[in-house]
Amino acid sequence: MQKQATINDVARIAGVSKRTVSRVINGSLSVGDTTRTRVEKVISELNYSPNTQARGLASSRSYLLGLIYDNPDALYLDDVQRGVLEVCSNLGYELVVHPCRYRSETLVQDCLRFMQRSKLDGVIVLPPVSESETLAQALKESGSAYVRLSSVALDDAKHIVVSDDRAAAAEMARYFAQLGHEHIAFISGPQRYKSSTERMEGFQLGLSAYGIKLQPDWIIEGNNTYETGIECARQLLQAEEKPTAIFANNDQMAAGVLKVAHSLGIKVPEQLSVAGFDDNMLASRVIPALTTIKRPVRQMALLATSKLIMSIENNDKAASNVAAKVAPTLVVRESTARVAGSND
Amino acid sequence: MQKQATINDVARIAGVSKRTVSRVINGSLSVGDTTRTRVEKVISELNYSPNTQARGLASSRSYLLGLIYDNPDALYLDDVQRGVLEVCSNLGYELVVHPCRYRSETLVQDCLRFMQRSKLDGVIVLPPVSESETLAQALKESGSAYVRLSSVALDDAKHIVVSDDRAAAAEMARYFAQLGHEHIAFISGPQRYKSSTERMEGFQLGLSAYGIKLQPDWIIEGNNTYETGIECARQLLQAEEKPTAIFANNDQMAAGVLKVAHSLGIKVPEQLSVAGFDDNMLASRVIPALTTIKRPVRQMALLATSKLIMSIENNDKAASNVAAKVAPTLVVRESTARVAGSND
DNA sequence: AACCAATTTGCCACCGGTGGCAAGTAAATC
DNA sequence: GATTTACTTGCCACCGGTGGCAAATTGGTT
Repeated sequence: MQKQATINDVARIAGVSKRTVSRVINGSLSVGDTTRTRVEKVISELNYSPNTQARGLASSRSYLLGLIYDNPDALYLDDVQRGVLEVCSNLGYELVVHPCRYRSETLVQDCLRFMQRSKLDGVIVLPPVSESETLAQALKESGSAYVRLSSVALDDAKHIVVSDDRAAAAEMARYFAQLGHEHIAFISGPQRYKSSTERMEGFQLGLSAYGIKLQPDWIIEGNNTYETGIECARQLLQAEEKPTAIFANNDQMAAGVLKVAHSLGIKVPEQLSVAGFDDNMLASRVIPALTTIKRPVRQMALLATSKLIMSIENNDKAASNVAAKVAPTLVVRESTARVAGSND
Repeated sequence: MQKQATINDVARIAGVSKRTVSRVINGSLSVGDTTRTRVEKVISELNYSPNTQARGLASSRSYLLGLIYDNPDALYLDDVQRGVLEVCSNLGYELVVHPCRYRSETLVQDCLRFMQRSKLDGVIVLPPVSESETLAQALKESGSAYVRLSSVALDDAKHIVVSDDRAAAAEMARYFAQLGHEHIAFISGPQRYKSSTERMEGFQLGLSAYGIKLQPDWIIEGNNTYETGIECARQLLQAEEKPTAIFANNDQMAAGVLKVAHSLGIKVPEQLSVAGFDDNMLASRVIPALTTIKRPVRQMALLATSKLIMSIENNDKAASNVAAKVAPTLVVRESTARVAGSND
């Protein structure tokens, strides 16, 4: 267990004061070239790395970012996390992951405590936690750096990255309509989430452009899990009159629809078109592969992390200038087809 | 941005020295009851929470654990992460996630640097990084607390949690044999991973008990991804002579087999039995649902984290006593059946 | 009342860096 | 050559806790 070199060791060996070593570490401009190279040489010889705790204590920086979320889909979380980590590792930050309960009364308190306990430099907040205005308010008041991921612009450009789910859902509507579908059902996510209402409204809007209206009893609310996808699909597909197309709020529920259709002997896409939202791994694995909306999750994560680090490093203007909006896109696979009997 | 209370504030208001406050925080025994309650009252009134950086600087503790892995399956990682976080949050630790490249020459250096930069109290290492003996050696030498997750006992009980993949694969072999299968293929994982060789050897051993031998050209190596599952399945299923059953090293590759079988018009399970390994989300979502081996990932994560924290808190004996071995179990679903034409 | 042991509390140095300011040094100006 | 200016470097206090040890308090004995 070899002892770790300290700034004092470096200073002594390089024959300078530790303040100068500190300057070299932090890339201060006012260090002479000869001094700088000498110090750098010693640093690399000793394989010295500054103690982040001491550094943090003295300068109120930890080089730690937090990721706050509540029980998201594993695939979504993984995508986000990879994106965030990519930027982090390039810029010398580490990531602390922190699940929490969105609907808990102590949400705000929990999150603030987490931030100050670990002295995080900033946090990235995922939906649905990102939709909490009280949390955003508290973060702002505490002076913390934060960026939210969402389906709607809840905040100023500096603090948010949004995906235009509404437009994407409208595009799916257009696609369905062009395939000749008129009897269309929608399995929504929980109505308390913005992403759910955005997608539903976008879909309805898109359909109405073709004169198609979503019947109220063909809008069923699930909770974004595979299991509720199955329940909702049963309701739709065991009824007397069946839809010819179902759009689910996410891929998990769409996979549930496929399962039910299969068990009822309904052929997809010949007798029923099914589409999801997300384009996560599941979408391409199931049979038939799902037509879906690709949400640029990774890109959102990259943007969010870049913004966050910019605002931490006191460059708020630059943070505001990073694009804050991304566009999900339609991905057509095998689970959708022209409606049977249609021939235009 | 209200200023955070410090130990000095607490001490002043409670009318004691900060050393005493420190004792209360750390649950030292030698504090009088009246003093203790007085201090505790002030602490909760001020909503005081100690600065972990200062604490860490003084006591070489950070209450930060690390999770080290290399590009694992999203679903596996998510399971592990949930398990680890559950224990962490109960015991007051936070988790820093750290992907790395297993095959990089600088792996050991990267990991050690990560640990000392963030002053982690300990790390949990996932396969395949966990199979690196040089890393384990380096961690041991640096005096770090660590626990490895693996398919084989690479280390002493204190530092490892293993799943008996070999026995589980043998059970799958038994199950296949009892269904009457004799023409059996195996899609292995990369042979440089212990988990791959363990599963393959276990499977072969299990089959040999029934006098069945895996033909060399029916052992194909994939790399545990869906895509290579597809490639391997093509080789097997487009050949003149086809197997009646395929066991894949994981669920992702088994899903690839299902896809190929479907596209070739081969009915599963009527004409071909398919099984995977892991029992992740995908296994139950695909059609037909996969027969597979359930790996108790979450349980392993819980055990590993408990062990790690025990060893950090200087209770090595207790850490050694926590069970270090878990048994994966067979889960029969819809993708396997008695071989066509068999009637025993 | 004096003494002793056990328990509780306080003082001060220190962990390893950074901030502010003063001092030192070299180049530029007159 | 003296003075000004700009640039480098060093000194010391401080961030907010903990460790070691000494001091103070408590209660029980003789």
